[in-house]
Amino acid sequence: MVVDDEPSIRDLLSASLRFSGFEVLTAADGEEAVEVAVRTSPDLVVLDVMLPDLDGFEVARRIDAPVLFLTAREATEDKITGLRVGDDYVTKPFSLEEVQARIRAVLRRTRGESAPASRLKVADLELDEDAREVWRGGRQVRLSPTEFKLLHYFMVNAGRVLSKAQILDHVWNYDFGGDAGVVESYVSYLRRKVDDVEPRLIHTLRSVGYVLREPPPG
Amino acid sequence: MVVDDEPSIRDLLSASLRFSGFEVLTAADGEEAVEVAVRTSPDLVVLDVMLPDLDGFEVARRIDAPVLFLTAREATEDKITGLRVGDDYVTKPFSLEEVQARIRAVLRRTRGESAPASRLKVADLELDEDAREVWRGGRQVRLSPTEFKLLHYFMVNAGRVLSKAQILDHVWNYDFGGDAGVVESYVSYLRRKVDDVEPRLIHTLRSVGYVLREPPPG
DNA sequence: GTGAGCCTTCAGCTAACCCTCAGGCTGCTG
DNA sequence: CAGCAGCCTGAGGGTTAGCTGAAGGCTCAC
Repeated sequence: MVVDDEPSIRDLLSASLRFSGFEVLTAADGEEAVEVAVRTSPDLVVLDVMLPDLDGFEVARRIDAPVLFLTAREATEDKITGLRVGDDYVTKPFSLEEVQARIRAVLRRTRGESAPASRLKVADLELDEDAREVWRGGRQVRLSPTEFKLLHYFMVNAGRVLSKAQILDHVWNYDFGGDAGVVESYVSYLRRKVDDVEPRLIHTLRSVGYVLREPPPG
Repeated sequence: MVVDDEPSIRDLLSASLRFSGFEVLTAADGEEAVEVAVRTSPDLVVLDVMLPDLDGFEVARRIDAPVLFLTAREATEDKITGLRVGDDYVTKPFSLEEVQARIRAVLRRTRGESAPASRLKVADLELDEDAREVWRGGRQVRLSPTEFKLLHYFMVNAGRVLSKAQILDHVWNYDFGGDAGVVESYVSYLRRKVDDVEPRLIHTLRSVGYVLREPPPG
């Protein structure tokens, strides 16, 4: 369930989550959020802290589901004290990668023991979401936050061609004003750090995009 | 079992304990507490001294389980005279680390001989919960109370990445109003005292958090 | 009262990180 | 084969997160 009074944010999130296979309900204010949450018992609520009527923390108190808070970065980061165990928060402006990663982490935690090992693997490239570790051919690699998010996006979509615009929309904050040149830079960084051995996994499709894929056998 | 008339405290504790693997029942007043305790025979009761109906000590007298009392700091310590052998108390506002540590200590005592050695170990770093002692590479290290709680939290969650917000929520009192800067200070203190030799165990993940972990072989 | 240890804040510094840009390379296409 | 658009990557500047030394206030024991 997604709760935010700005339609653009609401749509951005709900579309992105639906595309990833989630069933999504939305609400535009606190009253509606509580009403819908009580009626439908969502697995998780993405909740803006600043709502026109109720405070986000107040809403959280009234519903019985883990919450991922959305909060402005300016709103002194430390004021996030309403967090119950299992909750988490993301600061605006966020990237979709960020939000989805947090959502999956919260769900994994609340679902308890049935937590699947959060490990992605393509050929001899491995990524552990929890530990934030990346391995190529058995050797650990250190990545910066953006590099990590980008590689994660590639690995979740392994075998699928991703345009630079798509990458920008998912990995960078939604208010990013620059051009797609950054993507090229970061792909370059990634190649140097995790794709400097055979077989090459990150491939360029000129004027189309990039794809991370294991070369066919033979 | 958790007994407190304030829902926020009740939820905070029960969520935290459930997350740690305990089965938790709750009660909001003395009558309910006695009723539930008699019916279910909990292993331990976390019990607020100030309840709307019965006095906490009165409740304790009527149930047959060790008790961890919650009491206001103002309530001059001599008021805690109702303690039976095996009981213990924590003053409000508490930290979750504090409460969990006391709970485990009480359970260990009441369970008798089957008491597991309360000793945590990561690489050549060791921490004894009972003795409140810490060793690094065979040499004992003196830690302040907060340093000890922080290190304990790190060691219980060895290998897991902890955000500063998470650390603040668990190690500091729930009413702490300051910002996450303290965490940085204390990590710095800990590093100086217990992580000044190779291999380094406390690692910073920029803009994500910290993790205590043994470096991988090789 | 006094001092020691402890907790917290703060500010200066450093290193890491993010982004831009430009020059050069690649591989299409005419 | 020439030209061009797209892509790669090294260099550099601005920014930020985190580290740590210093200082103030607090509590508690003596």
